[in-house]
This record gives sequence, structure tokens and C-alpha cells, in this order.
Amino acid sequence: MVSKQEQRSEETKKSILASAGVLFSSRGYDAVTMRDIAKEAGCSHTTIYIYFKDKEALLHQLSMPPILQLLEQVDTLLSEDSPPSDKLQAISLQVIEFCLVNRNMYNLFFTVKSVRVDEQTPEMAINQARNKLFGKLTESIQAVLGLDSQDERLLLYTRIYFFNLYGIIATYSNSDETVEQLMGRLKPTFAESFEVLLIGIRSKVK
Amino acid sequence: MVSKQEQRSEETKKSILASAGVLFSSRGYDAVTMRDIAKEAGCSHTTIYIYFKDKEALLHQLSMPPILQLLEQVDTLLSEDSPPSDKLQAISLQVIEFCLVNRNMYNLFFTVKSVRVDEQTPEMAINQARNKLFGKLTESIQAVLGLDSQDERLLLYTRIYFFNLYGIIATYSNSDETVEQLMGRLKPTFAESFEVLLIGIRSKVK
Amino acid sequence: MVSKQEQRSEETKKSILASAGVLFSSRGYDAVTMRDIAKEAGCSHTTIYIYFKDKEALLHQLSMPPILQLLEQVDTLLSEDSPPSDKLQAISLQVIEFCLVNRNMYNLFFTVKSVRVDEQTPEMAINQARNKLFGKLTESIQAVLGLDSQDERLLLYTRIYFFNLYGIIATYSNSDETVEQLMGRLKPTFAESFEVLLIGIRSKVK
Amino acid sequence: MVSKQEQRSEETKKSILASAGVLFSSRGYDAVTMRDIAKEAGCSHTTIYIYFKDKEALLHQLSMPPILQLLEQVDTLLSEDSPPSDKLQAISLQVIEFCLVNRNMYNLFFTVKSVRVDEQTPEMAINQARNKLFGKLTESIQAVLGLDSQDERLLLYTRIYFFNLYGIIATYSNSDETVEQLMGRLKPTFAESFEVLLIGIRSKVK
DNA sequence: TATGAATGAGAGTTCATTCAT
DNA sequence: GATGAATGAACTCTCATTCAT
Repeated sequence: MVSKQEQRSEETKKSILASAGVLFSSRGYDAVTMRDIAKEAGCSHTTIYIYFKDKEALLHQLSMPPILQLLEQVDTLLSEDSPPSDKLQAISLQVIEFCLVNRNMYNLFFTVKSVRVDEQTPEMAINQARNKLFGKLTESIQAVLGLDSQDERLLLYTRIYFFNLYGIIATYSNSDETVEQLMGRLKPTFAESFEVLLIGIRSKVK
Repeated sequence: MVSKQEQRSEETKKSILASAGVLFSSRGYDAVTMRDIAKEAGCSHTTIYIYFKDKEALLHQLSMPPILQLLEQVDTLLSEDSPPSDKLQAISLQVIEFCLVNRNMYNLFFTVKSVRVDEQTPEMAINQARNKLFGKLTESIQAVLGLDSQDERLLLYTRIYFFNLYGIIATYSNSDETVEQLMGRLKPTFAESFEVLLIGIRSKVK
Repeated sequence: MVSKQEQRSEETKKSILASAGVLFSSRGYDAVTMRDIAKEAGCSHTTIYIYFKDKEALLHQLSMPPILQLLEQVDTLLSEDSPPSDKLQAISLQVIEFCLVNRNMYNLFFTVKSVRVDEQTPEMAINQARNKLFGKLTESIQAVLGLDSQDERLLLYTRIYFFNLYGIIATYSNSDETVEQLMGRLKPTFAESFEVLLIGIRSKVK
Repeated sequence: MVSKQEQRSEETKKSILASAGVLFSSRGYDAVTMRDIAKEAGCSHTTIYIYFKDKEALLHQLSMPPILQLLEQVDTLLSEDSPPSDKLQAISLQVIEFCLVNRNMYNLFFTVKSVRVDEQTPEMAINQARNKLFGKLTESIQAVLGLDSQDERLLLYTRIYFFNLYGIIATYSNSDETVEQLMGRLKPTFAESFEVLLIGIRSKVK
């Protein structure tokens, strides 16, 4: 059983995290001040430092959990017993939905600057997670196209597939519609985009 | 006839504007200080305020010209006498290059921020220009697909084409590579993406 | 009879005081935070405020005991039955060691800050204790030189003796070595300095 | 000819430097804030950053010029044609007077913490200058005692001579008297201290 | 008694901007 | 027209201290 204090503490932390998430994504990391976050979270700016080492730690804690969760979901889909192209489409829609749900944060982990490899920053961890996600998608695309993992065309068409996927996400990441509305309205469009793309790619690969 | 003073004055102003443009593009608006611009332009930082109200004014004056230039370039391409699909590809590459060149200035050019309509901000003007650009692209796609402008499939496939285009831009808008490097390295990839996409779409539209 | 609670309470207080003493001495008053002290003492930083009004109160309570202890030690040495010059040397080394042990706490113990006489600050008390110490040293020097307490040469050579003593302390008060290391390494040097000085002085006093 | 602006600028810089000197020495480097210095100097705290890179640069600029000047004065004395013991006494009095004139700063360069050798900090430069001064004094003492420069007794007695010298400086560095008053009143005392010390040392060295 | 939560004051520093020449 | 001098606002972050339990 958690004490009332612990509960309040947890609430404060969550509030800070939520506020930071909203502000970072709407105004950008640099443009948001610790005092902005504090005001939004309804606490003093010093309180933030009780829960997070510094501003960068906030960014980190904000980015990792959702992306790890997405990785799990994708793994689950991959392990299911269904046709590869169904899997790919499911995964794609999953990624889209995930990014739109977390849309005010998605660019936190999709647009991380290229990181110097020599220092183990928290950004490194995000980078790794993102790369893993890319790897899983490649794997799924490979299964669909029936290409060898060394075939250089795999990289080419995975990239192109990505453009489509990322374009969808970027296009709607600033929408004011709810994710449900968006997905309900546009799922056929998305599915069609995958379909025509795969048709085109297949005509080239075989 | 302009006096020598006026001429020198005009030169200083241009130098400031040019320096700001280069710096904003390469390092981003926020990361550039007025003193940086002044040093690059070879004048004092106070001199900038003679010609421009403030830092934001610099950005404004800097925002419109390139986008207008892009519109012109697209118009030129549209008016050329070549196959529609060649035109579309040329326009697409042009738009990509433009967005990457200016990637740091308007972070993602396509990102539709909800703009308050009641105030005539410079953002409004950019919005209008962007909408024009979209119109021209649609037009070009229409010519390629041979669809009637009222055909609802035109909207569908234009959207899908956009996903691809926008995805490319978003993917590379945070790269540290120069645009020359990027385009040199990836132009074939981009071209291939348009090709397979059009193959797919055509197979549907017939 | 004291209750178990009172006993535990007293222990906590002592632990805090001891921790503060150690930390103040090793890192200096300003560089030590209340949280540092609490961690060292094994309690929460808020607990400190139960026993001590504020950080300065800790310093006060910590300041007097060691200096009183030094006075006692000097008294003990003075009352021993040994040659006056041996006593003087022992006292001198004692004072040096004391000042180096506490070097960080009262920056230079001998530094006579002009103290306002109208307020009974804790510094006043320290001042008094220090004056007492000076008196005892003079007394010891007098015994060594065999001078009358009114002889003006006593003041002169006591001053000079002080220069040497104070110079030693000042020289090493910013060292990073431990007192043990310092005293172990330099005690012969210190002893030699006292010896040559007394030789010189005696040759004058005759 | 200097413009009025340049003159004012120079005044501001000097004022900042002077204020920093007074405050650093009276309250200690850490305890003094940039805003304190600014208030004392009669300017905004940001103005300080126009003239000095950061707080540490202030300390540096404050410490170096006087110590270099002292080095020159000592060199002049050393090159004069007079008995070694006269030279040593003159140098000693010079150092004392210098330190008392700059008393509110002397501990800035006499009590520099031992510095990590791997980074070329400004403190390093002070360290070097101080070491040079020590070297010159050793040289002079060597001439007086007629010892070989490798004789280990030279180091011993130089150290002891230093204790006396530094003790004098430390003792009077907090006095409110003017340097003229102090030197006028105490020069005989200082001279006597050097004399008895050298008598004692000579009796040992033979 | 004891503590985790929370805060205001203030540290060094940067920067867009204004003032006086 | 042009500039060096100067500043206020604001940034991230720390710390002694108080509040509520």
C-alpha cells in the first residue's frame, strides 16, 4: 500500500513529465524553460530537480518508455502466425498509430540529431532503440519481398517504404483530430498507400 | 541616381541579410546570435538594428524570397515541354532540395501550424505560398495520372504521393550532411521511390 | 535516568555535530551542504533543523569545543615538569597541529578580524579564547628567555616568535595533505625553525 | 589621443577590477557574486562580461600584474652591487611592503590551491610566477649563507626564512593601518626578526 | 521525533536590445 | 550611418530552509 505522500509525489512527477512532453513537442526542447514546465505542472521549478537530474534527463525519461513499449508491440506482431504482407501492414499501422498517439513526442525520437558515438549519452539509448525498430521493420519487409538479407535492394526498398511511413506520420502529427478519428478516417488511405507502394516495388523486384 | 552612400548602405543591408540567411540555415534561428550575424556581415551588431527592427524581422525578410523563388522554379518546370512524369519528378526533386536547403529556417516547411486567421502575420503569407505549391503539385500529378480534376482518386493518390515526398524531407531534414552531399548520394533513391510509387498507382488507376 | 528515546535523540545530535565537524574541516564551511551533513550523519536533512537553528548554529556549536580543548592541552603542557624550552616547542607544535586540523573551519584562526564589541557574537568568544592562548604562549616564551614580564624585549621577541609560528600555519593551511602527513613530514623542519630562532634570540638577549 | 568613450571604457574596466580586488580579498572569491562586484563598481553585472570572460578571468587579471611587478622589483634589487645580506634584507622588506600594499589581494597568489598540472589554467600562470619569486629568494638566501645550491640545508633554511616572512605578512595583512604607518612603525621589528633568524641559522651552518 | 515534498532566493552566464557618441 | 558601451530579462541549476504528514 502506498502512502498518501508517495502518491502525491508520484502525481507531481507525472505532472512534470506530462507538461514537459506537451511543451517540448509543441514549442521545441530549447524553447521550453524549466520554469515553463513548472508552471504548466503547477509546481516550483526547483521541484523538477527533485525528480530529474536536469533538463536533458527529462527529455530522456520522456522518450524511452513509449519507444520501448512500441518495440514490444512490434515484436508481438512479428511473432504472430500470419502472412508476411499482413504482418507488415499491421506493423505499419501500429507504428503510425503509436506515433500519432505520442505525436507530441514522436519527433523527440524520430528527429534526434546524429550523436557522437564516443559519449554514452541518454540520446544514445534512444538512438539504439530507434535503430532496433528500423531493424524490425526491415526484417518484415524482407519477408514480404522474399529478398536475401544481403540483397542491396532490400535496403533501397526499405528506405522507400520508410519514406511513405514517416510521411504519413509527419503529415498528421500536427492534426487536432483525435487518433481514433484520424485512424478511422484515414486507415483505408494508409492501407492503399502501402498497397500501391508494394505493387510498384514487387514489379521491380521480380 | 543613387549616391555612393546609399549604395554602401544598400550593400551593408544585403550583407546582413545574406549572413543571416546562411547562419539561420546552417545553425537554426535560435542558435544564431545577432553578434554572429554582425561578425559574418562585417559590421557591428548595433548596425543591424538600423536596417531591421529586430531579429524576427530579419527572419521575415528572409522567409519569403526563397519560397517565392521556388514557386517560380516550379512554374518554369511546369511550362516546359516534356513528358508529365518527367515534370513531376523534376518538380519533386526541386521541392525536396528546396526544403533541405532551408531545412533549418522553417523547421519543416510543410508542417501546417494552425495559424490564427485574424492577424495578418507573415506566417499567413507563407501559408498561402505553400498552398499554391501544393496546388501546382496536384496539377502535375493529375497530368501524369490522366485523371479528371474532380476524380476523387486524384485526391487519394496525390495524398499518397505527398506521403512519400514529405517522408523524404522529414527523414533528412535533421541530417548534418550538406544538401549537395545528400542529393548527390540519394537522388537515385528518391527517383526510384517516385518511380515505384507511380507504377503502383498506375496499376490501380489503369 | 534518561529514556531510550532521549538517548537515541542525543545520539542523532552528536552524529550530526560530528559529521558537520568532519566535513567542515575537510571541505570548508561553504562547500558543505546540509544534505551532505545529513547523509554523513545518517539522517534526513530536515532532522538537522530539529537540533540546530540553521547551518551557522552548527558552526557555532562546533567552533568553541576544539579551541577550549586546545587551551586545556596547552595548560597541561605548561604545568608539566620539563625545561621551559621543551615546553615552548611542545606548545608550538600543538598549536600548529590544532590550526591545521581546523584549517578549513575558521579560515585562519589567528587572523584578527576587527570585531564589533557591541554585539556578543560567537566570534567574540573565539576572540577571547584566542587572546588567552596568546597570553599562554607569551608566558612560555618569557620563561624560556628568562626575561621580566615588563621587559620590552619580551614583546619584541614574542612577536618575532609569532611570525615564525603564524608563517608555518599560513603556509600549510591550504595544503591538500592530511595533517598526519604534513606533521609527519615537516615536524623536524618546524622544530629546527624554533631552534634556530631561539638561538638567534638568545644571542641577543644574552 | 584617446576618445572620451575609450576613456570611460577604461575607467569602467578599472573600476570593476578594483571592486573585485577589494571584495575577493575581504570576503573571499567564492563568497563574492558577480552582482556584488557590479554594484560596487557601479555598473550592471552583465557589463563585467564585456571586459572579462568569466569570474575566474577576473581573478586572474587581478593577480598577475602586481606579482609580475614584484618580480621585476626583486630582479632590480638582486642585480645591485651590495653585500648579499643587505640584498636579502632589502628584498624581504620589499616583498613585505608589496604584500601589504596589495594586502587585499596577496592571499590570491599566496594561497592558491595546488593545481592539477594537466590543464593550463590561469591559476597555473600565477603558480609559476609565485614559484619564480620563491626561486629568487632562495637564490638570495644562498648567497648570504654561502651554501652550495645543491646543499639540502639551503632548502631547509629557506623554508624557515619563509615562515618568518610569510608570518609577518599574514599577521599584518588585516591591519587597518596604512602601509606607510605599518612599515614606519615596524620596520625595525622586521629587521630584527631577520637578524636574529640569520644569527641562529649561521650558528648552525657555521 | 523524523522525513519526504516543496520552495524562494540567488548563483554564473548569455543575449537581444538601447543609448550616447 | 555606424559603433562601442551598457543593460534587463531570462536561462539552467543549487541550496538552505519550511511545510505537512
